[in-house]
Amino acid sequence: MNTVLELISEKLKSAFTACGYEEKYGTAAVSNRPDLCQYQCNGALAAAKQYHKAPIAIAGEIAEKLAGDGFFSKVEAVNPGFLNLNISNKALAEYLNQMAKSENLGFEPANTGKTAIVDYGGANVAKPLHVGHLRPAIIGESVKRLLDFDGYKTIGDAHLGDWGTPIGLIFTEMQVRFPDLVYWDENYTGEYPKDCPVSLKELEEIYPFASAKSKEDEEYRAKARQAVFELQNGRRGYMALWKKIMEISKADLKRNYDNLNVHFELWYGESDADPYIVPMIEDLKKKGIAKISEGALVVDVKEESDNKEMPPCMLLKSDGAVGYDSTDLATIVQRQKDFSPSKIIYVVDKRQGLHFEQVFRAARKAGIVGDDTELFFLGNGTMNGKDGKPFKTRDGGVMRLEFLVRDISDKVLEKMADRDMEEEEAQEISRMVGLAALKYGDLSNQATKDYIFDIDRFTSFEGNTGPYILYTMVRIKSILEKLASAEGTSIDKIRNDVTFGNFKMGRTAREYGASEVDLMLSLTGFSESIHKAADECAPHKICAFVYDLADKFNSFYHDNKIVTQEDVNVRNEWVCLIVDVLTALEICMDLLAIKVPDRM
RNA sequence: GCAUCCGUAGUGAAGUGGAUAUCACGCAGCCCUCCGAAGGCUGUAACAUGGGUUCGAAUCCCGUCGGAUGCACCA
Repeated sequence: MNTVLELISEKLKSAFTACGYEEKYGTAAVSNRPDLCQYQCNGALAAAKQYHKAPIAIAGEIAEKLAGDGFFSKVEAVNPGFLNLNISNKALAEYLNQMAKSENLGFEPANTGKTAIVDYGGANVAKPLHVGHLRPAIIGESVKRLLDFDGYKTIGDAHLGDWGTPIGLIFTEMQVRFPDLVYWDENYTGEYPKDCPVSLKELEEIYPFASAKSKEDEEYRAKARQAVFELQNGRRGYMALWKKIMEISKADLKRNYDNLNVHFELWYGESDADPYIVPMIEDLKKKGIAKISEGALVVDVKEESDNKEMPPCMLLKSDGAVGYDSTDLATIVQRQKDFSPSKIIYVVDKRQGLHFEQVFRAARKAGIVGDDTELFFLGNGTMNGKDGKPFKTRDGGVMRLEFLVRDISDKVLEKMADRDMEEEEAQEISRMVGLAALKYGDLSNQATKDYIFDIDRFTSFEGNTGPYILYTMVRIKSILEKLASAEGTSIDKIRNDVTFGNFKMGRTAREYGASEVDLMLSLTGFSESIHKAADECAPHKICAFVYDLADKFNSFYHDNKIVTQEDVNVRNEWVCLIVDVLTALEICMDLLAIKVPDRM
């Protein structure tokens, strides 16, 4: 189903063509002066130069051409050459009726048949999720859902950090603390124990301890490097222990991501790319792309046009070990082989921008990806505290993600104290609302920008926040519930009546109120907003749409008494409208991976 | 030192060449005998700075001043 803008643009294009101008000037946009008109076209301004005519003269011709079209209720040429357009209530109502009976309110996926991989985990084994993982997780999940909705076959990959130095550090420290474990014995050939020798809790203490120690102890650091080297070369005991640690870590990470409503199709890690590294390096050597520099094997990725320094992409470090350049490169090899995606999106901290640019360039240079695969780095900014610096706990440590979620849920629960609700239900709802506050607060900012996390503002429930959106939705449900019980029917039945056209808009001849028209117009922007957000991987555009729609609904709600409206035809028109508003909000909140309660 | 990104009301954010720069918080007020006041309405205040390109610049280019980040063997 065409969007309203497309419909208007079509009409404009044929008008421009009919008047002897290029059709490219006939593009409609939502008005940025809602007090003057609903839609506008600035094509006459742009065309003026080419045709040596005053813009207002061109706009006048177009306006005259469109004047008889019943689709519009107003067509005006305004100085210096704007075309101001309003669409008629009839056309608007018809359009909304079309939306109501179409699947997904008439949204048409634009990318069916293509595959996209979204890499947005990046959590490390043996380390709990912390606030730094929040943004990639929720932005990535939303981007994935957006692309999926827009037709892509999508694959989310957790891409765990399971293969590098941290593991070496953990092994080294474990060797100090538990020297008797069979895993260290190179001569051991028997079965290894079923259970992991350390608990997750211990691991979470061991890693930071070892990491700190390695920074001042050269010998310790060397030991860790050696351990990584041996693990990567398949030392039996190390492999067995590594697997055990992986198991308990993954289970914990999965639980944490599940709690955030973030789900991955693949739980691959850096280790899964390992088998591809050696053949890849051989291939690059053969092609003459890899060369030795300062003892390391690298791919030079400088380009003529660079005016910045561009360090080479490092395949092998000078000690022969594999670094994360080659891991990420080999991961691309693997993904090409398994999925041949048309798009790979990396939702990773923006500070890794240079690294990924190196990897992308190397991948292109080596022919690992062709022109039909887009590599896209969606670098996310950091979540900062009120001081503008990366968010910390009160004592300056890194805050665990589950504690952050707990804090925000508790805050919500406090505010729900005056709600008449069972304790258990209140708990559950406060969690949903808290998560919505957190996610919406994050997603409503541009992904690439840093933002300030302010728990009081996010949970304030006023203005452009997650809870405000949820509140609006709950309100609509509540109205539908009232209507349903008054007529002895159910919400589902009412929604079906709308979908199957038993209720329709535009049946009554009446003047629509201003807030009603505003709400209708806002709703027509549904498909447009989602396409834009998907194309640009920009969930904040969904938030902007959702807020606008919720805001318009609340104004409409304030002006009109729906339940007590006596004219049944008018009431049914309104029911149509709010059912579709609810549907649009539900779809959008799902695209943001935010769950919505039935009441709050 | 070099490079990249960023600078919009007191605060936090939209706005990638078009009209009077949008929204939220805050602040000052107003609106519940009426479908959920976690709501609605009114007011307040901003494009860092200096040039340039353009009929037209918050937006594109250059300089200056601020801020964040990154500059091969940790990922």
